[in-house]
Amino acid sequence: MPELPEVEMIKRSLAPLVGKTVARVWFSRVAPVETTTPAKITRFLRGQIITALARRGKYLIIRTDRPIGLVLHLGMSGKLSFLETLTPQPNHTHMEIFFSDGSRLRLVDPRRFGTISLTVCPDGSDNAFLRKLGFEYNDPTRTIEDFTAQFRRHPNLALKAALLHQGIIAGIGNIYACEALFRARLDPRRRVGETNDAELKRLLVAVRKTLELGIRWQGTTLRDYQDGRGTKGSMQKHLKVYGRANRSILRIVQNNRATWFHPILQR
DNA sequence: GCGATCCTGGCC
DNA sequence: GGCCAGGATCGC
Repeated sequence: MPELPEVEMIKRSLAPLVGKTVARVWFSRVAPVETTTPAKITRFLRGQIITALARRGKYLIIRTDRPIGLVLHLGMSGKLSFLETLTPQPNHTHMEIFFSDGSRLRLVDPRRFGTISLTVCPDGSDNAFLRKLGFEYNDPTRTIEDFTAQFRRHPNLALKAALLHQGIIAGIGNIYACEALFRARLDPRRRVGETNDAELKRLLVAVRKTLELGIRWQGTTLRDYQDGRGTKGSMQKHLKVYGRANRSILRIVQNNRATWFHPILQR
């Protein structure tokens, strides 16, 4: 469910965690823990102080002073909640981190497409998921040419599929891919190899603007997205094509994902 | 590169 | 009952 802007909002909403001490960690029997085990995560985190929250693509990283980090991906249905009062545990709760002051962080993920993993080095390069990610959309150390070269490595990918490929630019999902292509006035079916440099640059500029808009409007709440303190987004009011099939906006399916676009304006 | 697949819930 | 969903991986 959450794409980059939503994960960014979740990260910001969880700032109150910084400085808290982990007292205890609980996992459900089917928690989507990858590459490690719930027992190891518990052992690593217990007694640690949360020092920072970071985001890489759609991954949220909760750092401690060790420098161990908990790496969370929310998949299609994951939701994090920072709780200061006792509330009953909803169905499909898979992890709860209890802090020494009685507050806690709860992860609920009905479909379990998300992942819980660890990183034990400062740059996250030891984590198999983080290692695969491409550029951060606003990385100031990368030039337009760097981004273009990333796209050019996949000449046969349709532009829509290229945007969804996390190894090129990290963090774009189905909503923002459709919106960015509309903003760039490019047909999602066009292949990277049939696209010139000026068009790829246009696409990158559109991606940046679209993600920034998503953050400015605090994310897209179509059904149930909320940040860590329960705040919903309002970017859904500003979507131009996603979910808006009508006489001029077409819905097609690419790589098993729906794509909405305006075939007259996007070429 | 593409389609099937992992999973649950909501809606028609 | 069937279809759809904000994601990513796996096998061909």
